Amino acid sequence: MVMEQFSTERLTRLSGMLKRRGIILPAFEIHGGSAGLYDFGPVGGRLRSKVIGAWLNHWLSLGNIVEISCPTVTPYSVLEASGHVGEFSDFLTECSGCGEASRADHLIEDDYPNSDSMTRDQLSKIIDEKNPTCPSCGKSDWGEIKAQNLMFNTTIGAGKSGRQGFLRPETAQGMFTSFPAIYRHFRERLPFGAVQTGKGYRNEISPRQGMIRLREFNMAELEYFIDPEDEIKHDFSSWKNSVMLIADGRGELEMTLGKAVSEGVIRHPTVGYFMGWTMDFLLSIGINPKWMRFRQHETDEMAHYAQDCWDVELFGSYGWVECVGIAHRGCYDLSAHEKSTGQRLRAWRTYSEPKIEEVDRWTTDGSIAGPAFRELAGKVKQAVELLDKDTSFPVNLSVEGREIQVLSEHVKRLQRTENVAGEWYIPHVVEPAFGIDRIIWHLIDHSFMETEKSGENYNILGFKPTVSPVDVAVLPLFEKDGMKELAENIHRNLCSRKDIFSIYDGSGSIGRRYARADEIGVPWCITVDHESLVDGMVTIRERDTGNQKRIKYEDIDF
RNA sequence: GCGGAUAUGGUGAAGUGGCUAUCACCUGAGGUUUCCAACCUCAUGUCGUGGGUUCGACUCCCGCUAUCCGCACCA
Repeated sequence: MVMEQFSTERLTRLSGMLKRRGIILPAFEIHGGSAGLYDFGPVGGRLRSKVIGAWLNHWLSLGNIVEISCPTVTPYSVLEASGHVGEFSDFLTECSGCGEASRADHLIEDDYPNSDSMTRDQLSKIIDEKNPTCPSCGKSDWGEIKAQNLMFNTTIGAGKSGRQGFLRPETAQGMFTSFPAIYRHFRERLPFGAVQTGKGYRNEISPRQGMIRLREFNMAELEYFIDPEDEIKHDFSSWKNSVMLIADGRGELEMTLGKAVSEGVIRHPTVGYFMGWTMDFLLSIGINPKWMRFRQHETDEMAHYAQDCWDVELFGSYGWVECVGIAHRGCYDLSAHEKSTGQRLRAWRTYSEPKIEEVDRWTTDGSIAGPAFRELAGKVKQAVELLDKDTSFPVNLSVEGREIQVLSEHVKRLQRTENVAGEWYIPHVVEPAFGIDRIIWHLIDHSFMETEKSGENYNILGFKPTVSPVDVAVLPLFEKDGMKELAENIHRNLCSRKDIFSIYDGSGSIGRRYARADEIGVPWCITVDHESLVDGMVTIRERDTGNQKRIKYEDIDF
C-alpha cells in the first residue's frame, strides 16, 4: 500500500508548521529540550482539550458510564499487584564482544518459554550455564544482568517514612482500585463503566518518532465491567460499512463488525461493539477512514489473561501506528487486586431461582470449645468443620503441631436447609484504551493539506469544528474608521460564549489573515467592513469552501 | 543503549579562524489598500550547551543535550 502523500519532506514541513504556529513543540526547548516530552502550544492546548472533551462526551453518551480521576502518583503495591512491576522491568545484559545490550529473557526463551517471568537470579544462573550466543556478533560472554524499569520511580513522603511509588504507566488501575465506589454508585447493577483521562508515564529507553512514543503522554481509558454469564446482545445495525480487519491467523478481511462478531472473528460481542464506538469517535473528530484498520493480537502476543484484543491502527507519516487497544481482560485485574489486598472486588449475582442447599456438618460449640482450647479454638473450629459428617467423637486432631482431643461436648452438628439467593463473582472487563497524543498526531496528519494558491504553497488544517482549536477569527478589513472597535467587540462577545473561542487578527492584509487562520484550521472567519458600521452585517467565510455570506452579527450562530 | 549524520533569528536555509554574520519568509510599527499570503519605509530577533586549542572560535577538537536515519528496544 503506497501512501505517497505521507512523504518525509511533507513531515518536515508539517513539523515546522506545527512549531511555527504553536501547535506542537518540543518541551523545555530553552533548556536544550528533553526527549519524549512535548508541549501543546497556544493553539495545540485547546486542540488537546477539545479532543479529550469529545472523547468523554462520546463515551458518557452510552448512559452507564461515569468519569473518575485518580492520582498519577501510585504506591508500589498497586502496580505490583497489577503486574506492572514485573512486566515493566526488563533484565538487560551486555555482550562483552560488541557491547550490545540484549534482554536476558530473550536470549534463553527458546529453551525456557516462561523466561519473561523469571527473577534476575534465575536468569543469571541459566545464562551462566547455557552461555547463549549474542544475536549481533555471535560471541558468548555476558556481563552482569541489570534491571531496567520502564516506570518512573518516586518516593511518596520524605526520609524514612517515605514509601516507594511510581508514576502510573496507565490510568486503568485507578478504575480497578475504585471498583467498590463505582459499584455502589451504580446501585450494584452491572454492566457499567468508568472512564478516566489523564497523564501516563513510561521511561522509554529511546523515544523516537515525535509524538508517537512519549515519556509522558495523554491517555483515555474506559473500563467496562460485565457479568461473564450474561448473554450479551449488541445492536450492530448502525455499522453498515465493511471495515478492514487483520484477524489472527486469517489475515486481512473486509467485513462489517456485525458479521465479524457473528462469525467469531471478533471473539466477544462487547469487544466488537466498542470497536464500533471507537470507530465512530475517530471518524467524528476527523480521522480518515481510509487510513484506519483493526488488527487482532495474535494469541501468543496477547497478555495471558486477555481473551481477545484488537488494536486500531492509523496510517500516517510514521506508517501504521497502534493508537487504540480494545482488550477483553477477563477478571484478571480485579482478582489481582483482590488477592493482593484481601478486599472484595466482586459483584453480586442473584440466581433466577434460589438454590436450596442442605447443610449437614460439624462445628464447634463456642461456649465450651472456646474456654477449653483457648488460643487454638479458631484453628480447632476450622479443623472440625472439615470433618466428615459421620465422624464420631471423641476424635484426635493435630492442630498447629499439637495433638488435640475433641470431645463430643465441644461440638455440635449443623443440620439445616439453606436458601442461597445468589453469589459473588468477579466481573469481567472490556477495556478500550486510547493513546490521545497518537490520535491527535494522526488527526493533524490526516487534516494537513498542502495546496497552491497563485503559485505559492498554501497550507490548510482541515479540522472539524468539533476539534478545531480556534472556532472563529474576527478580522476588521482595516483597523480604522471604527472597524477595529466593532471587530474587537464582536470578538469579545464571541469569546464570552460557552464553548466558543475566537481570535482577533488585525495585522497584515486580509488575504494573509485568511491564510494564517487556514493554517491553524479555523473553520470560520468573520470580516467587518465599512458597510458593517452602517448595516450591522458582517461577512462569514467558510474555510473549506471559501464561500462567503453576509449576516447580522447578532445572528451569528455555530 | 549501539553505530552514522546533523544542530546558525519564530520558520527554512547560506557562510566565515579575525571588520557590524547573510538571505527569504514570518513577526511588529507606519503608510497604502473596499475580501484570500499585494506593495513601500522602518524595526525586533540568531551561531544548542559545557570545556579545550588559539592572541582571537559560530567555524577546529572533546564531552553533554537534542534531532534525524539504521540496529536494538517498545506498542
